[in-house]
Amino acid sequence: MQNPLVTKLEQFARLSDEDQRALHTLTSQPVRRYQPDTDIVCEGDVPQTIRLVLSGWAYRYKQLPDGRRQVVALILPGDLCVDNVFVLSEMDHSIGALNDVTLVEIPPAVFEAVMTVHPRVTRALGWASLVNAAMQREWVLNLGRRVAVERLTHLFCEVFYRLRAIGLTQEDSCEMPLTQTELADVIGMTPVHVNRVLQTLRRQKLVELRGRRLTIPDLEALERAALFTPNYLHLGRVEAQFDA
Amino acid sequence: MQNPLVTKLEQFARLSDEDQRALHTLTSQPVRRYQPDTDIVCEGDVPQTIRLVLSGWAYRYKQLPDGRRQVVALILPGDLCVDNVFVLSEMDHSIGALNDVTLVEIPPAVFEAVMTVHPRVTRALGWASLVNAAMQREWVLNLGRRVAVERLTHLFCEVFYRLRAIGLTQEDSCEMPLTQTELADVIGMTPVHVNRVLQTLRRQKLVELRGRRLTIPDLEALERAALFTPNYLHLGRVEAQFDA
DNA sequence: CGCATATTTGAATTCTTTCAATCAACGTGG
DNA sequence: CCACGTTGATTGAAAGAATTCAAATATGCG
Repeated sequence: MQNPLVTKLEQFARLSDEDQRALHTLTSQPVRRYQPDTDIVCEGDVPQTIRLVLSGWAYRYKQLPDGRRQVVALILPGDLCVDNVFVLSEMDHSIGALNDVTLVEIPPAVFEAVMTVHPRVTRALGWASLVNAAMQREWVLNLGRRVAVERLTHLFCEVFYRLRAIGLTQEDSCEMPLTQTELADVIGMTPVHVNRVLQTLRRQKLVELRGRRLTIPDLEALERAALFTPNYLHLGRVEAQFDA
Repeated sequence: MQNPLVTKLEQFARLSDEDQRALHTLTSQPVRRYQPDTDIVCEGDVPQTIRLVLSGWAYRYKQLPDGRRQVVALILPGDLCVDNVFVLSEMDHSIGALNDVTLVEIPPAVFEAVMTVHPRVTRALGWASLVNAAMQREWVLNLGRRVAVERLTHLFCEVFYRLRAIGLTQEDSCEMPLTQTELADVIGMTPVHVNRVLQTLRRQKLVELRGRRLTIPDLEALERAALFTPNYLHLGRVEAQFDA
């Protein structure tokens, strides 16, 4: 499998061979593995290294004192899961592994070194963090104004687009390791209701979901149901003036 | 009134006189004024200058094709409302003025110049954007897992803390220019329900809200009702090692 | 004073949750 | 290879939270 970070960043800037080699330097830092349902970072921690997910899915989440829990972001291969080390701040949320996660720990100095020598990489990383912010805003819209069916279908669309951008989809399907309970924590609903919504989606042939695999027979139909517009993902925007 | 940007950033790093002078350079760029209910930037625009709010409140919002509308962030004095000019991307949301807004337009070059010469300013700005991301995540939790009363009280707590950090509160009150309809668009509810929740809050003496002014007789009680913890705002974290 | 905007009220409806139980799938040990 | 235990998915009925729609009151501004 190709380096997911390189694949992702090539969406945002055309990277030279040297840029790519530099990124490979990053991803050849010490590797760590996490089991499903394991915390990678906990609220209150002050992480000292940047962490980049190479494979597997992780998620940021926050919890209320009485146990209510909300996933605030999904972290897919090629995503940074800790990038605030430059300000050495206390984590205000936790990060957990959804399935088997492999990540590399990158010392800030190594990271900065790559950025100063490779401006295109820096720019591409800037794009990536801009897209993260945009996704966060879209989630606010999702939770605040979309109804249950739209919420769930929107999530499926977003995940499919993101995975496709890093080459992790098949024609009309992709991995979907979340249980219904976990899906519920992502879209702010109860597991029971997720189940019911899923059934109507299946009946309408909008999605199939079996054995941790999501199949989307008609992506456009799903997008319509979700009121999904991919503009906020800012994909495929490689600018000519940024050529390597 | 003191420069709100300076006040805000001093939360994050101790700024030298020179740093502060540099910030004043930024805020003495050309000023623009906007009327209430006016758009400052629209979805699809590609803004060319950074914009910093000096006075008044603005808000980021997204809309669904059928008109449903969600505020995704409140922009208060001292906040940047456009900071993606370095990647020259299309806006994926709009920004509107809630009341009379004064902002300055800062050319990216001027901005970068200040940052290269004043590392403490750069670091403080990094903090500020980290806090923005944290607030965005907290809003996701708010919309996804808090019930109506908690949502509204949480918003009030957050706004009060933010305003206090820039010196814009009185003892137990602050400005609150949002109509009930606008509040509804912030917390993902209907105006009618906002009204009803407000009435119970008034009855419980948790808040008073009259004439665009919010009074909080007992902040701790309000925080309890909201399940509010200010940790995510990362306020008052000036680190000794960053002294000027 | 009077219009326009904002707030308040009521009743009915809809969506989602809650609670409890059942069913299915899967991996393990006997 | 099958019983068993665990986790995840599904179902039903009832309760609850929030929305909808429509109308009535307030409030503020020119």
